[in-house]
Amino acid sequence: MRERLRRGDPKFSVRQVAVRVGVEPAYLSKIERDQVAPPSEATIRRLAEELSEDPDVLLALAGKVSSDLRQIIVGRPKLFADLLRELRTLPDHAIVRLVREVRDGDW
Amino acid sequence: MRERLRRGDPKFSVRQVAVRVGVEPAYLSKIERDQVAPPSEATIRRLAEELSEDPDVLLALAGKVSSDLRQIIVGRPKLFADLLRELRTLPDHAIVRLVREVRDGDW
DNA sequence: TTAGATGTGTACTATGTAGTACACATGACA
DNA sequence: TGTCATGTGTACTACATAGTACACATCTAA
Repeated sequence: MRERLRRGDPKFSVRQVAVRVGVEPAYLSKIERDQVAPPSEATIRRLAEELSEDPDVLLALAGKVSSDLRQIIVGRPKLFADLLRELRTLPDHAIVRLVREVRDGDW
Repeated sequence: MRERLRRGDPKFSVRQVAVRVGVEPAYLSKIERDQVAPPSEATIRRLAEELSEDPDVLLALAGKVSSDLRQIIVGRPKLFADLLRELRTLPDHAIVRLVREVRDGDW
């Protein structure tokens, strides 16, 4: 992602992004090449901001789930566990439709 | 939870449960009194099994989310992030209804 | 009244997480 | 052609996680 931005703007070198995100350039370099474990949620969020990417997507690339989502589930574990396992096999469009209907207040 | 079972059956002493679950009795004692951080997901699952409790509920008491649920979200982060944030404020019965309708194939 | 089981305090440890610090070869470019 | 920025290798570190090991006072049932 960074390299794609880089082609249009030298502000997106490993070094400069690292400085803006607040980590060592060598560390960011290793993250990009999967030479280290994924960074913390906080660092991933700053990186997402810097690269204009969706934080939930970047967190997912690291195998993590946003802490606010975790809190939602932990608050009503049975309900959300059932729901997620039920939705696991549904196609994307069905879930999108579900979100839309809930948002439109048909519930 | 263990103490409730204990009243009806001495097999549920700290020591005996600890042995069956595969941890040190002193450690289980500290877990019960929140003197240590919550145990690992694997240990929580063995504990839930032993106490006949819902693993998702025990995990939630530890502030954790089952790894299979994490994988479901990580697989389609945008979709499930949107959905969960949308459902966050809905009452229990609405979510239960949703699960039922999805299960009954109305989708 | 004593032998065994019980709950818990203290001390320790191995592994994982989340990085920093510095050095170095390479490449661009003025 | 020398200077400066770039990407990356190596070495190190602080703190968290997930426990173990043993000792001890207490309680209890025969």
